[in-house]
Amino acid sequence: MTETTDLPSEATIHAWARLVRVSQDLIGRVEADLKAAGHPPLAWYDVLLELRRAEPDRLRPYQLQERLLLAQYNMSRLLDRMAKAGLIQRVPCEEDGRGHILAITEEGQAVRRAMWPVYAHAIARHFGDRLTAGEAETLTALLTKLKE
Amino acid sequence: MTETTDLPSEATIHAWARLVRVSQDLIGRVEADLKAAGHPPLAWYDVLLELRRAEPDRLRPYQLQERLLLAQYNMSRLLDRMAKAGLIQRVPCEEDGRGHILAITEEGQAVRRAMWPVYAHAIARHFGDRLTAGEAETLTALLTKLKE
DNA sequence: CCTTAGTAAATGCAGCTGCATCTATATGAG
DNA sequence: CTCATATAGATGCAGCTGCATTTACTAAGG
Repeated sequence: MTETTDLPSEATIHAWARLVRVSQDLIGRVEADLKAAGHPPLAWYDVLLELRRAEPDRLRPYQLQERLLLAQYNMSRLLDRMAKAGLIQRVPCEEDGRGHILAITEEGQAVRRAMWPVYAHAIARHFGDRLTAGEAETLTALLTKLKE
Repeated sequence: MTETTDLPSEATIHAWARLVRVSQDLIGRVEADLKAAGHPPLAWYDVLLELRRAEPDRLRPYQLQERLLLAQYNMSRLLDRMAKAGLIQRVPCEEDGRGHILAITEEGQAVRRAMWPVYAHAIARHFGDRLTAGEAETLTALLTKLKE
């Protein structure tokens, strides 16, 4: 029986360690900027944006899960909170009695629009301003390779 | 009054979105591999490794916080759990009556050694195998620029 | 000394996440 | 039609995280 535990190279280990630390640090900084401006967390923005992008079609919770890579129970509760906050609505689904269709409310639209300038500025400040345009593209390409 | 809300470019926004999604996805996969092998979470490994690296010197909780970018209360509780599991010990600090010095136990060493092959293989499988050596270095360089 | 300010670490509480399970509906085989 | 299986989504419970505050000690100025 052959051991196929291909261990990672030093270069790989360094890259991995950097990826973990830097991405968590940057996400934390951006989240902090949103919070400091009185806005909800990033995940809420992601939901609002996906729902907006899907228009005029509407999404169901499981579609949102797939797109945002969130666990089912996690999405269920996130939608609970957003519904309680009045940003979305769950409408019973005609074709499938088990499910719902998600709709952004006017207030949800307003929150999304209000969040974007803060989010955009945070992305620029903590991330974009530290890379040239070419570097950003290189990074995107590398991360895309990692996406499988 | 001049608006200086330098908005991020399209390339920057794409890179940011990829970074957030891909890093969270990869970390999740690696964590899942550790858990599937019956090991503790990544953060535990980070602590054990930092303590090991510091030898023969020993670290105090606040030094670990700085190195691992964890919040103070978060570190305090992580150390609680690890102490309860018998992997580390908190020894009262001679020079500073407020603090403690952290020591890995034999079992902590054993756990760290047992975790590494699983962790290494997960890094290779989900991350390293998808990049050439040159790409890993390029990625490290880009992430280093983001580190400020 | 004593007082004041600062730092190391712990903790109560509320909200979030993971896991397992549960409910309700859909779908497909016989 | 009926039963088995699969899928959409919710939920109880335990553990983790964030926030604010507390406890214990150090340090520095009068």
